[in-house]
Amino acid sequence: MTQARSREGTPGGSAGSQTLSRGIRILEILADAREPLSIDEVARRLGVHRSIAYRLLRTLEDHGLVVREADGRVDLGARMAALAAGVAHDLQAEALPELTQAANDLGMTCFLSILDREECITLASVEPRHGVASVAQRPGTRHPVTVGAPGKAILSLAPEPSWPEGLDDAHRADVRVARERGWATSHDEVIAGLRSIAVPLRLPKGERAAVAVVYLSDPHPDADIAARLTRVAAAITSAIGG
Amino acid sequence: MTQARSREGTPGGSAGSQTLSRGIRILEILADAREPLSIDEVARRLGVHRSIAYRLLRTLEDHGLVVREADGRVDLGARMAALAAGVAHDLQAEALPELTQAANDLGMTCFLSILDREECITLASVEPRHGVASVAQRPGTRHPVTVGAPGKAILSLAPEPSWPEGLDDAHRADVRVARERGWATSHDEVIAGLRSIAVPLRLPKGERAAVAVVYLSDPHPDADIAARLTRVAAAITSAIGG
DNA sequence: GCGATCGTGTTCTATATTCGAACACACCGT
DNA sequence: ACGGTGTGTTCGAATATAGAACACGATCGC
Repeated sequence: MTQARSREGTPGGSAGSQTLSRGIRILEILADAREPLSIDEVARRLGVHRSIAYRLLRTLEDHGLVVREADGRVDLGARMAALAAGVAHDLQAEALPELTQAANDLGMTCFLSILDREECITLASVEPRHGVASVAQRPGTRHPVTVGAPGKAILSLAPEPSWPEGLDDAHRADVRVARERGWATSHDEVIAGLRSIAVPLRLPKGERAAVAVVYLSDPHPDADIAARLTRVAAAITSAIGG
Repeated sequence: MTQARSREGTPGGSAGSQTLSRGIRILEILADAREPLSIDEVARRLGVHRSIAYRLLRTLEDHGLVVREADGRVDLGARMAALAAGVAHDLQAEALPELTQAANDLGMTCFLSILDREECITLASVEPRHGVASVAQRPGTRHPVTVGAPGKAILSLAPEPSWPEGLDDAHRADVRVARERGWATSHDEVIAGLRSIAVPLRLPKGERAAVAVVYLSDPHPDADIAARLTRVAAAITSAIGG
């Protein structure tokens, strides 16, 4: 080992185990990529030598978390879903039917986001079957809570002092408005040209979440959409016993 | 390190990286447990010293795959769901509404299993809202393909020579029947007293899966249930473009 | 009050484990 | 043939890991 093996990894996070951390980052890379990756590509994105990625991937494969395509490329395996199935399943099972209804009613992509640390992660997303402009909001995507309607809706559930430092004045104002009326909006925040409306939601274990829609053009008044989302949130909350 | 560090792990699997393998096994342990575990308990089940489990858990926690309860116990975190969200989400999104319909129609727990190596894993499960005797089939649970209706249904999709060695004559006969008529049954196989009916299903990437119901008493004739499940399977297949 | 038990979190050294270069080989386009 | 790209294996160096030992706080029973 030449040198410079000083656990750089993620700047802020001084993890405990380098090997495990790298293995997890491989999973994150594959989840992000959304398509099979070659081992070389994984090694490149991970910033390590090929043989390291190779061994790590073999271990992941042994556990079924990673599968190999016929051409040798690797991708997340079915067992990955099985591992996580227990975590948020009750939530998804109850939320998806409601989201589907709302998505079809409104003709917009409708999704559920949950707060994890300082990030919003999309847990479930449904596109309308016959939507006008179907905007994909793929599950697993993350953005900082500080941007987007779901983030603002989620923040509106918590007292102002707890809001993250990185929240600028304009967004702070938005969150205050969201708290007053019960729903948040965003324009051009996450993706240029897209608008979003979100309603906050509190889960049984106390996690903060939000149901939201994204759309390009707005066939319905904001308040109508918000009202519909509020019903969705209420349905989910009562279904899972919030 | 005293001695006996000979990569025992799983008897058959000679993994590459011990550290990563142990980290993954922690995830498996937590997924199995279905409840927060103390670090000591994790170490015990993993068969390693506490300090090892501690460091591994800290790394997992740094990545958000594991969260700590107020009392210090650990559990799978929301990011775990986010990581896996991309894997089988399209499947779940399409399957859950269908499963819900069928579950409510039949008044039985209705679920989707997928084949992973030699095991059946439950990916999604829905219990009827007003079912007579609601039988929980929790997502993430696994059993060998050789037992249970879903396993037999899945095996019926493949030629006989590919069937696992461990399949006894009685079950072989069951699978042959399943192939003929398109659905499989089981009695007292996975859980005593429970009956199950399953219909096989092939996913876009070629994975083999099955939709099934479990029930205690049978208010409907088997063939009716099978017909209903076949419709569910067809709906899912067409929805995801099988 | 006191000791036993169970838990978390930290420090430390030997060494097993991991790292990462180097090599062998296969495939593809030019 | 040649360079480019990718997989899979070998191997020595030394780092990162393993696991004991320790310190400490709760919580129990007595």
